[in-house]
Amino acid sequence: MPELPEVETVVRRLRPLLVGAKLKSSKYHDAKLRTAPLEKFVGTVTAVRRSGKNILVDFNSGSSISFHLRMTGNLLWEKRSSKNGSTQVGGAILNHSDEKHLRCRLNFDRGELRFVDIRRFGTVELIREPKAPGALPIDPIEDPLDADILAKLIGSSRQQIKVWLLRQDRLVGIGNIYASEILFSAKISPFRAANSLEAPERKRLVKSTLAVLQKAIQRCGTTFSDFHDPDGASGSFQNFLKVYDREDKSCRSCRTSVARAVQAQRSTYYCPKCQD
DNA sequence: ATTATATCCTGATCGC
DNA sequence: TGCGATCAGGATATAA
Repeated sequence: MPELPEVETVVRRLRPLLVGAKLKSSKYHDAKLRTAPLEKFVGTVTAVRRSGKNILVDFNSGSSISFHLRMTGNLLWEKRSSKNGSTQVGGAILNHSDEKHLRCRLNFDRGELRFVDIRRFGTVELIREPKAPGALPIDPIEDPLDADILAKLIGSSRQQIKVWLLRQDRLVGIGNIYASEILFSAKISPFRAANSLEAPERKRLVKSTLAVLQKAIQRCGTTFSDFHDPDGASGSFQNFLKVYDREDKSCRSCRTSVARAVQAQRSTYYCPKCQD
C-alpha cells in the first residue's frame, strides 16, 4: 500500500530515468484510468517529484502528469534496448500479472514507463497549472512540523487520532500501515481524540512521525503485497513493522498481545499496554 | 462547519 | 474441487 515512503522511493528511482527524457506518445489500456486526452501529450521531462502520495512528472511546457498508485499501482520502467527488442524491466521479465494489469504505457525516447494496477484504483491525470503553494496540507518530510504546528493542524478536531492521521487534507503521506506504526512509536492510544493530546504527546507524535517515515524511506518502503519500485525491486520495511498485521503476536516492547481494532472501516493495530 | 459511511476494484483466503 | 462470502485500503462522493 503505497504511502509516503513508497511514493518517495518510486520518485527517487524514476528521477534519473526520466529527467531529460522525451515523451513521444502514450497508450491507455483502461478507459477508466484516463482523465484527459493524454495520447497526444508530448514534451521533455524537467523534474520528477512527490506531492503527498502523488508522483508528479513535470514537462518543459509547464504541464505535469500526476500519478497516484492508490492501493496496488506500480510504475515499471522498461529501458529501450538498442541491441534487441527484449521486454526487460529492470532485468526482470515482465510477468504475466503485469501484462494482464497493464493500464497505460508512456513511450519515451529512452524507454517506456508502464502503469500497472491490479485493482484499478490508481489514477493518471494531466495538470496544466501548478497548484498554488498554500499552508495546507503539511508534508511531514518536506515542511517544518512541531508540536505547535500539529496543534494548529488538529484544531478542534475530535476525531480519533488514528483516523485523523489518515487525513490528507491536513497532513499528507500517512496511510494505514504507518498510522499504526507511528502511534505505537509515540505510545499513544489510537482511540484518543485528536484535540485531547497534550503538548508532550504532540511532541512525541511529531518525533515518531518523522522517525518512522524516515526509517521507512531508508528501507525503500514496505512491500506488503504489491509494492515494487520502477526496477521491480521490493522495499524491506515490512521486516521492521512493530504492530501492523501482528494481531495476537507479542508486543516487541512488553510482550503483551498486539490488538486489532476497526476504525473508519480500517484495521488498527496497537499494544493495549504500551499505548494505554 | 465537521464527521461518518458507502463505494470503487480484484485477488487471496476461508468455511463449507 | 468449487463456490460464495469476506477482507485488504486511498480517496471521494454522499449523508448526517
